[in-house]
Parts: sequence; structure tokens; C-alpha cells
Amino acid sequence: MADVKSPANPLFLREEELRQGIEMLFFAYRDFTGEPDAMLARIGLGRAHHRVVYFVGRNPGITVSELLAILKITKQSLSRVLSHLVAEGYIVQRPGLSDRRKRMLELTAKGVELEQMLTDRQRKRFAAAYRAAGAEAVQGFRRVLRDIIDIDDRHRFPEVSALPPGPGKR
Amino acid sequence: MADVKSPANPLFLREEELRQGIEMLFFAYRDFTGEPDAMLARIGLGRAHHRVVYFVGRNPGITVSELLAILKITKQSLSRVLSHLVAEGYIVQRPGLSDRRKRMLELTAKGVELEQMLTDRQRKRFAAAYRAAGAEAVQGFRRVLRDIIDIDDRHRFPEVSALPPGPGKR
DNA sequence: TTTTTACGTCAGCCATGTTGACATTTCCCT
DNA sequence: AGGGAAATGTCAACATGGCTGACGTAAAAA
Repeated sequence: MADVKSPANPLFLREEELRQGIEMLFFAYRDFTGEPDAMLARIGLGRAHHRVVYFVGRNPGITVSELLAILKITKQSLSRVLSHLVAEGYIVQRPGLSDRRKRMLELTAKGVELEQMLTDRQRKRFAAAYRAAGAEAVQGFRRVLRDIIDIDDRHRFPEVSALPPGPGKR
Repeated sequence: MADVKSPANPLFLREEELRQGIEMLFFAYRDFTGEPDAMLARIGLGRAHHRVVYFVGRNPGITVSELLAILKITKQSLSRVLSHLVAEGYIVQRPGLSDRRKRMLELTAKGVELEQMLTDRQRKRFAAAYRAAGAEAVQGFRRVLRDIIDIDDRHRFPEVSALPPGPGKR
């Protein structure tokens, strides 16, 4: 029963490998959110606002229910954040074209500016990591991360096709 | 300046690539935490408890300040969660050996059981993703994720060395 | 016309983060 | 030996962002 840390024990290696993955995801997310959080705090907003601004910016015209499906929170939780962003002029709502019950959400110029400022740090973090790791590692990264996501949301990310196994840079 | 990506519109592709990375990290973390959260809710605990139980289980004898350095929350926030876990018999505290001001934290049998149950789902999620993606992709995943973590915490994760292209049955 | 859908809103609860102030025990240095 | 610093705990108050439940309205669909 003793969990002997034998290097010849494949089960131990596997367990260690998985635990490290779990921890890296925790640390990465912790640091990934840290910088925007600090900026948001200065203007009286929170991480939830960033998420909304991000996904509205990324999907102009997105409806409330589509946003809910992405965030996986209740409409009441979203409402608090979203109405504040509308009131502050970061987001505008317009009735849907084919279905006027829907509210199409879009960033205002002010919203775009905010989104840019917030996401900029995260983009730079990724850019540095991608550059340091190289294209092949990035492909592996995407492949694994995609498979960690629940199956019903993987469609949001195209599968990475196999690169020709070139011997390095090209 | 070695951004040899696409001859067509490298800036756009790069932006898209980075945004997808950001989003995948969001979705992965959302789903990664979802299952344990549901279990925790049933026994009156929260995600914060899971984090504490996880890192104490992973680092038996860890001190409060080491835990704080990992979680990056205030001692008051930790205190609330930790004292509850101690009161409920998931964790025991013992004075440090060389420095008796420190409190060495350890899981009880009950704590181990809880940790196993919670982390089990996450481990399985990673195991499935790792298996589906293959050893090379996992290496890239680790490489990139490690570089996303703030530099002062990267030491927690060994750099991935090139694997010998063994007769892997993955 | 009736029902369903998409969205909004009010009210209250809970978990978990924050700041600030202060107490205790123990270690370390002069 | 004495005094400051360190590691930890604690109390109180507050903010954020989740949640449930109940109810309302406009528009689409049946």
C-alpha cells in the first residue's frame, strides 16, 4: 500500500504527471487573471465584467442566451453585470433582426477600448509563451487544452491538423 | 522578429491564435472546476476548500505561509477555510519541528478520502486528454502552460526535456 | 388564441475575496 | 536578558459574484 516513489513505477509517474497538469492549470489561470483583475479593480469593475466584455467583443451581436451558454452562470448573475456595463456605456443592446425578443449585444467604442486594455496583458502573456515554446509546442498545447474542455464546447475550437514532422525550423 | 507564420496576414492570424488560446484556457478552467464544485456543494464546502485540501495533500507538512504563497489570497481568507477544515477533521495542524511558530498541515484519513474523491474527476479529465493527445502534445502542453505561469512560480514545474522517441504505445 | 420563449427584475442567501487592527507565541539578534 | 521581527490567529466590516425563487412582459410559435 506504500506509495513507493519508484521511478520504475509507471502508475506513480502517471499520477505525478496528471497532478502536475492539474497544478499548472491552476497556476496559469491564477496568473492569467491576476493582471486584468488589478486593472478592473481600479475602475470599479470585476472579473465578471471582463468576461462579458471579452465575449461580446469577440462575438458582436451575441444574444443573452448565447452568452449564458458560454459563461454557464444564471441570467440573474449575468444581468447584474451586464446591466451595469450597459448603464456605464460599455455595451449597447439592440433588438434582434429576425427575432425581436432577443437582445443583440455590442461593444461601444468605450467598450472596445476597455476590452483592448484588459485583454492586452493576457494576449501578451500568451504571445510570450507561444513564442518561447515554438509552433509545435503550441499545437500540442491546443490539442490537450481542447480535450480538457467539455465535449459540447469543443466545436468552438478547430482541431489542429498534424504538422509535417519537420526536423526543426522552416 | 522571427514571426514566420503566414505570408498572407500574419497579424490577423496571430491575433486569432492568441484569442483562441485565451478562450480555451477559460473554457478548460470552467469545465475543470465544474465537477468538483458540484460535489463540494453537496457537502457544504466550496472551491476554496478543495484548493486547500489539494495542496495540503500534495505537500504534507506545508506551512500556512507556503500555502498563502501558492493560493495568493490573504491569511484571513485562508483562515476561514482552513479552520473550518480543521474543525471538520479534514486537516490537522502540528507545530513545526525546527520552528514552532509554524503550523505544519496534514490531511487526516478523512481529508485524504475527500481529496481523492474531488481530484479524481480532474485527474480523469486530464488522463483522457493526455491519452487522446499523445505524449508529444502533452509535452507541448506543459511547455506552453509553464510559460504562462508567472516566472517566480515556474520552478515548481521541471522543464520538459526532449523525450526519446521510444516505442510508445499511445 | 394560447402557449412557449427570451429576457428582465426584485429579494435574499452564501462563498470567498478584501482591508484594517490587534494578540500571541516563538525566534533571532544585540 | 531584552526587544524587535516573524508566523500565525482573530475580529469586524465590506464587496463581488455566484445561487434560488418568484414574478412580469413582449414577441414568436403552435
